Amino acid sequence: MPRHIPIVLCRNCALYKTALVLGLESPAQEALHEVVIRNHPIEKGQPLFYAGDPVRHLYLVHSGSCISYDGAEPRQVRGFHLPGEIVGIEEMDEERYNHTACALEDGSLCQLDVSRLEEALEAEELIKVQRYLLATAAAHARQLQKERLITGLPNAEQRIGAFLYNLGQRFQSHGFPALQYRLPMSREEMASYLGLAPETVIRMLKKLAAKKWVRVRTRQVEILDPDALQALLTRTPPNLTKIKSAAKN
Amino acid sequence: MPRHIPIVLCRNCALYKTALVLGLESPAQEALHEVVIRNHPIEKGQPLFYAGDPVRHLYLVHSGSCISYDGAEPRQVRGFHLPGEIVGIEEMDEERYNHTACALEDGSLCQLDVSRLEEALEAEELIKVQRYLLATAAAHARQLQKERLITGLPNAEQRIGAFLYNLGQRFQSHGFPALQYRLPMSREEMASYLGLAPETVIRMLKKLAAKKWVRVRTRQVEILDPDALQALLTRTPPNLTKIKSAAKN
DNA sequence: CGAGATGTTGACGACCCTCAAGTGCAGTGG
DNA sequence: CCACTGCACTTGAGGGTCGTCAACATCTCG
Repeated sequence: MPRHIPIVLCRNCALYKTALVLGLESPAQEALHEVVIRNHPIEKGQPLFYAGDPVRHLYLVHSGSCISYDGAEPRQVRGFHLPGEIVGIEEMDEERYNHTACALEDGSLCQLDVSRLEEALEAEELIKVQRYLLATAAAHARQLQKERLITGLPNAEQRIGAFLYNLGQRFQSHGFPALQYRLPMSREEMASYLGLAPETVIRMLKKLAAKKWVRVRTRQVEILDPDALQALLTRTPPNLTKIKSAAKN
Repeated sequence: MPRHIPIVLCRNCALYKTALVLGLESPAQEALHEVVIRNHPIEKGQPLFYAGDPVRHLYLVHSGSCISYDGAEPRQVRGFHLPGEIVGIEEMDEERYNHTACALEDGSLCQLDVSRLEEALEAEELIKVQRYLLATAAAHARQLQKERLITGLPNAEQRIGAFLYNLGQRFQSHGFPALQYRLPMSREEMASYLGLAPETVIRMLKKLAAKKWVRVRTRQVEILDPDALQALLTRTPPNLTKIKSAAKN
């Protein structure tokens, strides 16, 4: 019995917005269809692209979710992509991917043709698209920054808790409930992502549940005390050396 | 006795390139001076900006280096900025910083006025600048991705080794030797960044030195076996589940 | 040269990884 | 519909890694 299956409405779809901007500039609406492929279905486990493949499209997750692995082999998990998020935007200006992405569950994607986009930019037509892409890339960098911070927390409980909280925030930013969602990934994938053993992930989930901060039933997550989870991001007392309080001239 | 003091030549300076593009479009060369402040000196420990400050400038590290802390208090280290790197690019489209940056050592910065940049973009003048900013933001995201991977390595030796290797790569990409450099940060700052105890950092440095992979004398680093360090990024044998080898229709 | 910060070392204990066994869930075929 | 099978998930025991604390060494800067 599927409860919440997150699906991004097209009016909330980042690529669709871009496509609209693109489309509005061109004489006919049909141009839109040339640039964006909407609702491209994808099955669980199927690859979007492999490391080494040429960069052809931006992919927006419409429903379902994706995982990306560092390099060609699925050794270490590089990141997760939730509905509403764009896969591969940081590779936009590169020739080839240096990672591999595939679907974690059945779902659908929107594709935007990168070379088309490049042409549009060459033609100096679409300042809006440029600004949009820049803002999206910057936002992506901010999310990565958060992920690095989470991954760098000193103990496993903090990492897991902050990870769950961050996932909720990401769901929320695309219109889904922040405090109740279904984990798209396995314990093993979470573990690989965070640099932990799968057993540790399980034990920490249990520990957080024992504190009544979350409720977890296999993949279903309910966040009971978001503030407590967020507080895990702040390390305990030990401060570093103070910033010199000199006023610049 | 200062050995290598990394200084970015202005022709290698990312902001200067941007400024040149900007300058060329304007009637007089003086416009350049309005947008970019070059060689702004900064003392060790002095802040570039605090969390909550309005975003006014992009800062490029010309010489010396910077550190950034999450939030207002210097609790956890968010990242380091080496000569040739830009501080705050992922905040470019935000109102205010949500982190604090300050100088790790005496040095100098180039500043680029963000509002001026915005005006230039509004005027649809400077496609080149846009493309440059987009490429820079994407490259920054790729670097953050690497940092997340390093930070998420399962044991301390891997994290320290990969961190040293990555620092070398970053130096190299701005024209400095990759295998011989001076650490701009303390052990404690490294530790905070990687989620470790300072003592562990010291012990792992010693361990890497015992393997003849690096030589470390306080802050002076010499990388003896870069391949071995790079290999630390790859986790040991345990692979994850295979990617479904189904061909997309 | 002295004082304070930074770096280093050792002992001990907590945390987390490893290994191995067992449980539950989902998809498949009888 | 239900047993079967495979995989994900869970649990426990034991050992290695890393954090903590305290003492000491070294470096830096005035």
